[in-house]
Amino acid sequence: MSASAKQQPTRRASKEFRRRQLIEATIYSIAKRGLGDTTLAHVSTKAGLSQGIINLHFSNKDNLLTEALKYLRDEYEKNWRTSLSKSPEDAASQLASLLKADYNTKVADPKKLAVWFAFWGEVKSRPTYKKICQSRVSDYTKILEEMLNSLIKEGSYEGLNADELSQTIISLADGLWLNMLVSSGELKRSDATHTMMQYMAQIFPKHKSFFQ
Amino acid sequence: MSASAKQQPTRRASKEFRRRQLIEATIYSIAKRGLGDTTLAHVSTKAGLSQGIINLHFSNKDNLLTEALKYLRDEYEKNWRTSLSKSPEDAASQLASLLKADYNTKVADPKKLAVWFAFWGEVKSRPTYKKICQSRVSDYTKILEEMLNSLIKEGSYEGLNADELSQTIISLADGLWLNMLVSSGELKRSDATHTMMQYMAQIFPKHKSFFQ
Amino acid sequence: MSASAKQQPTRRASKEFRRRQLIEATIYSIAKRGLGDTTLAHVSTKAGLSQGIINLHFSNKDNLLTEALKYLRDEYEKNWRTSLSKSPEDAASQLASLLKADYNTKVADPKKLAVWFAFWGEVKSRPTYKKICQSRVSDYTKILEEMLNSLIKEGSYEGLNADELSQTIISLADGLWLNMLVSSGELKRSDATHTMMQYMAQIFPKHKSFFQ
Amino acid sequence: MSASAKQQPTRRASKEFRRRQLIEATIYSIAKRGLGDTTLAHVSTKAGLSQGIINLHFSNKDNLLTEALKYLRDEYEKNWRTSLSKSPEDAASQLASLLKADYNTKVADPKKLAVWFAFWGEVKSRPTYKKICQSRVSDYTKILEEMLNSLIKEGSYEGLNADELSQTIISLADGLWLNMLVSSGELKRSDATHTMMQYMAQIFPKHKSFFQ
DNA sequence: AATGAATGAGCTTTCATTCAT
DNA sequence: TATGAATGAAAGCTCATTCAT
Repeated sequence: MSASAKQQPTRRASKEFRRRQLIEATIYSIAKRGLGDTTLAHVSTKAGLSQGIINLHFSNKDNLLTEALKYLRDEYEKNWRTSLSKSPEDAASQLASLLKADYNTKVADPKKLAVWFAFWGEVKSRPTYKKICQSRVSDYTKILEEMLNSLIKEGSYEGLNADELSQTIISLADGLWLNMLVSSGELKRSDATHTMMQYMAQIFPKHKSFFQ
Repeated sequence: MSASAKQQPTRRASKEFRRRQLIEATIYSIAKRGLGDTTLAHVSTKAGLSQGIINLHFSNKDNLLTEALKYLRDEYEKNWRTSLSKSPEDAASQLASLLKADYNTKVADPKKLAVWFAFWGEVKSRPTYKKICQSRVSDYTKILEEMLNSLIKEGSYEGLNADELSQTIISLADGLWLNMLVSSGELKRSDATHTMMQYMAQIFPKHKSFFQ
Repeated sequence: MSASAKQQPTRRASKEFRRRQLIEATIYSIAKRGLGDTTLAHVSTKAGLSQGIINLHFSNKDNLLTEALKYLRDEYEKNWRTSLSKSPEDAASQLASLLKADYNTKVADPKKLAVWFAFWGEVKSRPTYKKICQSRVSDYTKILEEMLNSLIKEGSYEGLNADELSQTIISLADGLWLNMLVSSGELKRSDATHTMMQYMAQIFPKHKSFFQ
Repeated sequence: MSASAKQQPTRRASKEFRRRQLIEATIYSIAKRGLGDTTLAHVSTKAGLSQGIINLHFSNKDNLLTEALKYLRDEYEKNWRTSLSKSPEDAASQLASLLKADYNTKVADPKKLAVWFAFWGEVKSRPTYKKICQSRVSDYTKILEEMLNSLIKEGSYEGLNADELSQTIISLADGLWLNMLVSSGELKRSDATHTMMQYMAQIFPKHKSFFQ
């Protein structure tokens, strides 16, 4: 998240470049100080730019924060889609890839987790944040359910309901994120992955070997 | 959370009564507006008291927030302890009671959840909050592990590790809370309980009947 | 307009006292610097108070300015009503008093004139200011017309229309104010009074003696 | 005041053309938003040009405003001079023409009036504006006085003083402008003209027929 | 113990001005 | 001659905190 790239000349950078630069500085600051203590001065200073720059590119602070959240959501989605595309096409492998993706360095970065939780903390009072947070998992959930259905069929698992299962899996995944954040490093990415895989192995014993 | 109890005389209330009154107004405001937009004016107005009252009873805002978080943690603990004391003494029943307690109206109240997440969002940048959040589950985790060990022994479950299991259970529980918060009411307390019980039934098939 | 009265203790003054104090400091500053260059810092400093004081008493700058304008309007009205009450009750004397009142020190003060013009300059783009400026003369006009009618009847003046006359008189009065403001002291209060009285004497030759 | 004339190529327009274009956009904006809320961005946008253009052609904002005021003053003078040149050469006709000129569409345009008053509002605190506003009427006053003298002589009017009269007339004219601005359209150009002519007819009864 | 007027540091936002292109 | 991204001083406003009452 080297929110800098100061090699670029200070004047005259592309609009897209500046926005990204500022969003990354924002994420950095939220992770460091929290949402409430993040000021525009922090962000612009971190980006090595002037006070007024944020208004120039995002109109106001609120908009900056919203765009930062969207950026995180898009990054999250890109991450699991990339993981899927690199994995074998059988349902079990795809499932394992999808679930493991949550603990990639890119998204399970302590800074990023801190930012997710910062926004989740405001979800109740900010409908805009809520929508974006919901949209983070909507596609993910759909795909997850499809895969679960395939695997249930393929393995002839009885008594398993893909809907309920996906609820459990997604909650477990979020809970693991939370514990990675709160446990001060005791719960590592590898532990979280292990916990999730273990759970899957229990549910789908015939495909145990895929979940490790 | 009727942050009032205005039957009490406004002047000359006991120290303890005032503190509780202000803490409840704080929780109300955080749930309504979020942590960042909660001002002392909001809190004191909600409590029907004057501007300066909070500095009088809590010295400063930070302290008020910390005390509110502790209040929530204590309430959380009291809730599951009460649940346990009312449940049969066998390991399975106790486990079920313990886990179901998380979805009692008292603690799984949307307002309370919002407040928990508001504080979790600041955990990364506020060590004080982090400690309190950790302390919320430390006793709970201990007891949970004991019970899991009992049940594993009792049911002669092989290949189950109480440590790992408690990690999974606690993460799942937290994740269910998050989803109750974010899903705008689609995931209800009963659904969350159901998901958790279903999970336990899968892990402990011989005690299925206890988890429903 | 000694916007001070610093003999009052800085803390704990009556709400009404503070508002008046701030309004007077506002008028002082507008006269000195103009509307556009008047900042809240100027006003609060002039009043010998702190930055935040204006928000405390007027919520925002706009409101302060509006209240200052209303204050000026009320003062204007009080001035001519007082003049009338002190004058003989015959129509001609009353008319003369009414018209002369515009050039009393209280309202024809260069500072006050400057403020009136400052607000008139914004009338086109600020409906609120427009309304207040209109209301300044509405009662005045009514009374003026009544008196003109009385005098026309009393003196059996033919070919005079009170409506048209009042329009002319009010315009002339405003124009004299403008010229007092713009002419850098060449047109004095006494000159303006003289011009107005001269005009009245021309219109009402039989009552010449009343208008001097 | 179509502050555009976009038929001209945007780049490489003559210096004079750009200045005029920007001045007209300035007048438009002051009329719309007032002096205080007019920003260089408003002006350049209205002119369909870029941010920096004004500093290029006028060095700074202050200079732009001053030039806009001078533009208005020159336009004002050109207007009455043109009127005079088109009128019969006798004193009474010339006088009538001069006075009526103030209510031509070109100068008594609501937008233009708004701008005049915007500047008058700053006269007290801006000597530069004051000078320009004074210069608007200096030639006008001279000519007016000459004509009044001619007419007084020609009609053998006794007891009339051209100096005093011109003061009254100019004040009345300005006051009529103010009332056109403030009265929200109730006082129209034709009414103002009528009032002024009526006044002249009263003063110069032997030349009544010229003033209508 | 309680009030609430007052403070002032700190925040977001605006905008005239600069300057590389 | 013209652009528009960037600047940064200055503004309005918020709000935790103080303190006379």
